Amino acid sequence: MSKRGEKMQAEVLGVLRRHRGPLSAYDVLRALRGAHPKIAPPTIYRALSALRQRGQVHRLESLNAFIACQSDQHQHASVLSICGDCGIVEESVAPDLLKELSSIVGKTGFAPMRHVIEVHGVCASCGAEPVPG
Amino acid sequence: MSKRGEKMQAEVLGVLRRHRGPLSAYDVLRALRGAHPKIAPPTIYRALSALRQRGQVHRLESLNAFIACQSDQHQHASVLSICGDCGIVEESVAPDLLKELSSIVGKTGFAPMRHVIEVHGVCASCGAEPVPG
DNA sequence: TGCGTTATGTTATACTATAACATATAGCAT
DNA sequence: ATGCTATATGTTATAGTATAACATAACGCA
Repeated sequence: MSKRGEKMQAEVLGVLRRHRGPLSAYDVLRALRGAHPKIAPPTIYRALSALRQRGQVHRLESLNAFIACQSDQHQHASVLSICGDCGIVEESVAPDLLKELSSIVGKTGFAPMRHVIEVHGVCASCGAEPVPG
Repeated sequence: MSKRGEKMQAEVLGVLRRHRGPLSAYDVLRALRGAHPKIAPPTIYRALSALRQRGQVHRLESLNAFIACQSDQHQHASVLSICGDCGIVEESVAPDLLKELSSIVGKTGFAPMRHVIEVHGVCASCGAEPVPG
């Protein structure tokens, strides 16, 4: 509908894509202060909200942070692995796991609508090298 | 070690147990203002932190809220189903799911340490009855 | 050009969480 | 009992996250 809306969303998505790790909404805000000196939190949150609805951005619930979708080809929920050392987030799609999860919570009659699956740990490269010092 | 610490933790746990749904840290704070007029956020967060380490309290990452552990018999991660209508949270233990999840993220060499699994949806009783009005 | 829709600007505020340091209490050894 | 140590809490301040509410401006279209 609105070109302005899409433009702001594209800029927010651009900021997120330029980073390997998650950014807070306020990180994004600061990144856009150069181009938009008067930008305020609601604008950021609105853009993030639209991007999330389209599956282009994920919110890391356990970090209060956001990251660009890496597979760009799914509306389905993904598994997000968060390295506690370097902060990098890996995204995995696991339809079977989602089905199993739905069946588990469905046992009590619960009807799932949104899945949040986040795993904190240590990524391959951080686990391989011993801590420096 | 300290009896005072355990007492505060017991009080916080008591507040959480008296509620069927999740409470924010500040909800707990308000609930304890009667008994402890001068209580402040750090005390609540410290007690919650200790309780979480013992597995007696879970944090709902997607709600920034806390709930008493319902199965009282596990240190292992659990699946938390959150009803968007009534707010009630159900807890399920699913070792097989955790194993599968670990294996999925492990494919890239990721070593999992903490699992966050939350499902938003509608519980059986809320789904059964049509919306009032 | 004027209308309706929608996004943004703007201001204010609510909510969540922790840092930093002072104080007080408990447990313990002497 | 006294003093030491460790730890929890009190206290103050502040950082960080998020949204409400309303005014304004831009767009798409008749």
